[in-house]
Amino acid sequence: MTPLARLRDWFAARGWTPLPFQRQAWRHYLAGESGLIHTPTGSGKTLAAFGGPLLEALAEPPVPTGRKRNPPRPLRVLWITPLRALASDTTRALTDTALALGLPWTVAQRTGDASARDKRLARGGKLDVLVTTPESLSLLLSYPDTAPMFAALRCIVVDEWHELMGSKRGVQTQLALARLRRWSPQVRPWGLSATLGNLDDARRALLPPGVPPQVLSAARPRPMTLETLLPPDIVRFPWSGHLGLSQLAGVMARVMAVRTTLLFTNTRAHAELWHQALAAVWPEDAGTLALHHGSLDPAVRQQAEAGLREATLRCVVATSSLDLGVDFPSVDQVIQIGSPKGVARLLQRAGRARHRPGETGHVLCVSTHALELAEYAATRTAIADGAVEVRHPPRLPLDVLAQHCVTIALGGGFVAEALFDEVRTTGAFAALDAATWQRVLDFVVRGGDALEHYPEYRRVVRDDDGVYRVHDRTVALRHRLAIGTIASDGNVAVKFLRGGGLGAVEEAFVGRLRPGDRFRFAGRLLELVRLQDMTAYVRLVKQGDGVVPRWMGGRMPLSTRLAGQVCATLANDRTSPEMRALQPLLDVQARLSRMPSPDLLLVETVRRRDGQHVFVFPFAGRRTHEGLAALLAWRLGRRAPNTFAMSANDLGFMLSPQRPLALDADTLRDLLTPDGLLDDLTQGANLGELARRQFRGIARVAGLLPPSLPGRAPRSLRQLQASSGLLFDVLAQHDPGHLLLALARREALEDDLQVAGIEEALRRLQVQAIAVEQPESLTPLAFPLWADGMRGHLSTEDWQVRVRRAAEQLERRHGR
DNA sequence: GACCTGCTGCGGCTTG
Repeated sequence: MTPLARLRDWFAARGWTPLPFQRQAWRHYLAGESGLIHTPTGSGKTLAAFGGPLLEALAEPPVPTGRKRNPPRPLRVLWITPLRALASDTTRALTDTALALGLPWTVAQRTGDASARDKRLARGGKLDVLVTTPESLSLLLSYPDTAPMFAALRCIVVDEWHELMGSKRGVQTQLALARLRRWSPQVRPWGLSATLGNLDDARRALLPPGVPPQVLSAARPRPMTLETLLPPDIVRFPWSGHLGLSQLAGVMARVMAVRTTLLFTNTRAHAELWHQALAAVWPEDAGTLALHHGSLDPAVRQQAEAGLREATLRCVVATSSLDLGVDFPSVDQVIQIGSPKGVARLLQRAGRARHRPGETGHVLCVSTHALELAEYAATRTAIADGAVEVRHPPRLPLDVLAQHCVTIALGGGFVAEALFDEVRTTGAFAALDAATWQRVLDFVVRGGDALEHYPEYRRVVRDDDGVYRVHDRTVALRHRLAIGTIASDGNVAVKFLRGGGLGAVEEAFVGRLRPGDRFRFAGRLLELVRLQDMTAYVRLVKQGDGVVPRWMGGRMPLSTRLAGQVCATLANDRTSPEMRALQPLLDVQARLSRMPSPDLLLVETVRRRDGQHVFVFPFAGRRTHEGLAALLAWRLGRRAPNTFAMSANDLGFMLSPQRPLALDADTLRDLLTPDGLLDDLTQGANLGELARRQFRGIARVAGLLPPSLPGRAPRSLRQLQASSGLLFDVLAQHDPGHLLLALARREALEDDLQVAGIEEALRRLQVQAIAVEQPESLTPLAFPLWADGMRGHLSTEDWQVRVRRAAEQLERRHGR
């Protein structure tokens, strides 16, 4: 029987037939080609990538058995995943598949939580397939005995490449792949990705230049429907807010209508609050409701995951921590609370439900304030148009390159010219020039000009034979402790007195609590007993109330694509259920002011007792609006001295000048010119401070900050900030041209401020008409911005009172 | 009783 016939038989035994894209992938692999496969999750991409190596092995003559029981053999397949949980799952699946086809393969997993057996196997070279993460792969590269093990590697699969490609983890992966290509030139890398707006970039970042690689896709995307839970009384529905508990009754009815629900919120605090609210009205055994987010202890999370897999849970409230990972076929329904933020993100979440062949994906969206309805309508349109967001692969992140150089110096050493050529085969460092490369080498060898007197920064030595190596054992240990690009510091572990961890909260949050104070965390009411060594010891409390921690995480702006679509939806969509429900509110907007549209920039200036407020609605996403607000304030202040309060959301921004000003369309167009953008932004947005903040992560990746030692109390955030701030100042003073300072400034400009987005928005504003309206009171579009702005100045109580009063006033005035 | 913005991800430790 031919290998292909055997593989087909294996499919047939499961009631499947190979899909066209799977057969294509096998064919290209066997022809010696590389490629990128993009499909919705759960559509058989694992087998598309694994089938090639299987067929290849089946075609080989059988290994004579009986002599040596476990002869050393070369590794065939390296499988890289971004998640440990996926690594275990994949290891199981690959083992079973190989076994069922009669291939006596050893498949092992090499991740931080891998068993001792697997770690031994991975170092010992008696494996056929190795499943690992980018970090663990880098660690392998730091050991000199790894190279022989990879010498005959044939296939590399990078799973969930869309998750990795936009981050420094992706760059770390690119560098490792370049090394593996050098060791085994015959290797064929394959990437697996969800749908992306820029597949070509994804391919270029992953696959070597030269041979044109294959880009394959599953023929049919999984159909998906988006439904909105319309508020029963739109007239009474809040104009601002983010939590949405007013919809609790409706959500509860939907949760009870099916067997299992995944309820997504956008933040960890909201997950805790929704869990608490559902628990208060939960009619069943409390054990059938669970909570899942990134600050919970792994054991607590695994419990929820197991409950989903075994279908013993009715509902799990989760954040993005459940976006990715092991599939849960038993989930019947996905609910999204609040803004979807992006098309890719909502598709990913919706895909978690009814994850069974042939079934349509579905998501129920629950709005937390009125205008979110427009976001849902816009998202539905964007999904239909296939307008999925792009992810930009980082370019020239020299901190990652410096780390990689030390890793390779540890793992047997390198010759400078050869490594230079090697790293330039990656997408991230294709544009690396010789001078910069020399400075990176200089940095790892002597720390550069400012740090050369500190021995701990002299990590790599150029030996007499011209090879760069690490000789110092302390440097080696410290480096292996610090491998990776993810920085997460300053968290306080939450533990019961008798052991048993619940998770982690931020230092600043526990810092405000005194022993005896109560707070809600991990779905429980807790009392702080004492705080010691970055650990908060707690005990369970039965009754009462407590504050919910807030974590300062990412700020999740609406994707630019979606923000633009929201504007078009507001202007044109009169038929979707969401927009029909929103109509009364839009009528108020049109009566008080006017509706924005893609061709028209709407500006509103309002005088209230609390002063003048200027609202601008470019619909460019929150991050861009923050930059635009800073820019406009800076330029206005230059014309006439003034002080501004600012706030921004996904639809627009607000400036509240201390001295009232008069604005007309022409003045605004002048002020919103792209000319001189960089200079004005540098001063207006205080780029120096942003770069200083950005520097902490860079310093960690580049190996300038001492790693915290396992088993010891982690360093506090203050300590870390102090040492990275000190380094920043030392470099700025003694070595102002240092490559890591330049990187910090560039990242602050590109990632923090998103200067490209600002520039694009400004260019668009130049050709848009500008309408300056002077409504007599806050409009529905302006209200959330005003409410947000107030919150910065006032205590929560004052803020609530003011918001309520303002809302009542509006109701009276517009007869809502 | 109403009100709460701020995501995710990995790794090191060992020589009985």
